Amino acid sequence: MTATDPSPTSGASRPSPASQTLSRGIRVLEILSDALAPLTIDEIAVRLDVHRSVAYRLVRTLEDHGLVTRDAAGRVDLGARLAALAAGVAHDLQAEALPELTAVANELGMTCFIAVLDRDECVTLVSVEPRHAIASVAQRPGSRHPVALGAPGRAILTLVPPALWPADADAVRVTGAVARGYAVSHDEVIPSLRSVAVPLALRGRAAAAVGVVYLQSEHEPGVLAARLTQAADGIRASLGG
Amino acid sequence: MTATDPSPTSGASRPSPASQTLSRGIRVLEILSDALAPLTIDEIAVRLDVHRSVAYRLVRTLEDHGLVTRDAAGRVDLGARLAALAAGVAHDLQAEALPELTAVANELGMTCFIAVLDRDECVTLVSVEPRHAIASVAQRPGSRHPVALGAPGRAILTLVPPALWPADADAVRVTGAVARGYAVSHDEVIPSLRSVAVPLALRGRAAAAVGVVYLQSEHEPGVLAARLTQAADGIRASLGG
DNA sequence: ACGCGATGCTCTAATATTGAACAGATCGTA
DNA sequence: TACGATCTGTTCAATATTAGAGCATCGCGT
Repeated sequence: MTATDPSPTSGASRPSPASQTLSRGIRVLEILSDALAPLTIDEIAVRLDVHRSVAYRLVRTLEDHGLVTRDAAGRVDLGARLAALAAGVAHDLQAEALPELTAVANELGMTCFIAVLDRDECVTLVSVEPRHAIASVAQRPGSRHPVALGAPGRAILTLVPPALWPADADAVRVTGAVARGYAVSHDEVIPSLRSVAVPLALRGRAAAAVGVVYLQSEHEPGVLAARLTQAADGIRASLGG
Repeated sequence: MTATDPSPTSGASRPSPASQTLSRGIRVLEILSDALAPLTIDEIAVRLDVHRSVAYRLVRTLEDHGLVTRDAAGRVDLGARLAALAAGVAHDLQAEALPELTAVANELGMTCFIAVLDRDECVTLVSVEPRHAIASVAQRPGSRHPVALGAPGRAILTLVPPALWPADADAVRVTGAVARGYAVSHDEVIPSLRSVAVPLALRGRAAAAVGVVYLQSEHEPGVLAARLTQAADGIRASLGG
């Protein structure tokens, strides 16, 4: 082997009995997700820094499970079953939250969503868009950005001990969000977009937040936050958390 | 090893140089997706029919990549990053289709979605719900069912050579859909729900369909199909496929 | 208190994986 | 047309990786 794989993601140095083959297979998925276009096996092998036959076997295995597909030219792309797998992520939360999110989205005319903490990132899990969605492309399920940025990120951080806040977090603003019970943002993650979010703490689950994004509104942020808190309470009640 | 892993999914017997470790790791994800609640490592080991220490290492590796998370009690569940990975599935198709789907959903007041062929299943990739969504829970992204069932499934099959149709496909109805250019269903996948779908053929990509689901409508199916065809044409034009 | 069941980790034998080399297929160009 | 370049897909021996047993530890309920 040319070089042993470093800690896959960027993590600390744990005693980590990690499986090399599995790790490489997952990295294939990550590479494909980052790439805009389908990749050839050779390209995958290069980016993975492994021999082609290794990449070939990994791809074949992923294909067997439907996680990647291959077009007529042999190019590799992510498969639809990956989306099916992802539907199982916190699917009780998704199921219980959906009606609440829909209600908020329709009442306020804004995109309403749930984001959860994933290491140092904030990833959108479910989102519901209202009728006249302008910023449709934003806040789609699966989108992620550093948790230090934006209202939902700071709302999530209010659930995390300050000692664990990332270095680039604005401690003053997060502290303010803790006091107020909600967080606001403007022009942070997405240009000229505003957002309001409240924390959503669920028992035995990663820190989460429910929020809305909008261009402008006749409502004060506090009013939006009150509605969101109500939705969060409803979700929490449904899950008994 | 007690027994060599059989063909992972159920596939034909290919020369299959498959990676055992990667296959098992993926099966962990599948098991977690099927399970409603978080699982302990022991439970995973049993369902996987491997030694505990194997499951342990697999889980540890998946955790390193953020694909699974562990709560305080050590229970394993799917991680949010899986949702982020899935966002990359056909994400150019998702991006281009979203405005079209939104337009149709709002015009017709129905849930509008795109489904793609995945082996013998039909999986929903993106869906947009209208304002007064009643059957919100249905047709969420990631949901799947046999391709032989329902309007979107038959619409997809019109793009597939008859020789490849699954045994349980209703050849007469699919043939009818080919002639008409769209497929309809009622009470098939979801009780008392109707659906209309048209095929969406994209160059070098899996067969797909764009459709709507509804309880009842003042429009004839043909009218709905015409609107869907227009949307499909728009999507096809955007992707140059 | 005690046992039960879970996690976390170490160790060696066994084996699954690695990587090179080869055979075909396909495409574009001289 | 023939050539070269670039892929895919397969085989095989050497070895790095993994499999599985065993043990220490922690938390919890009877």
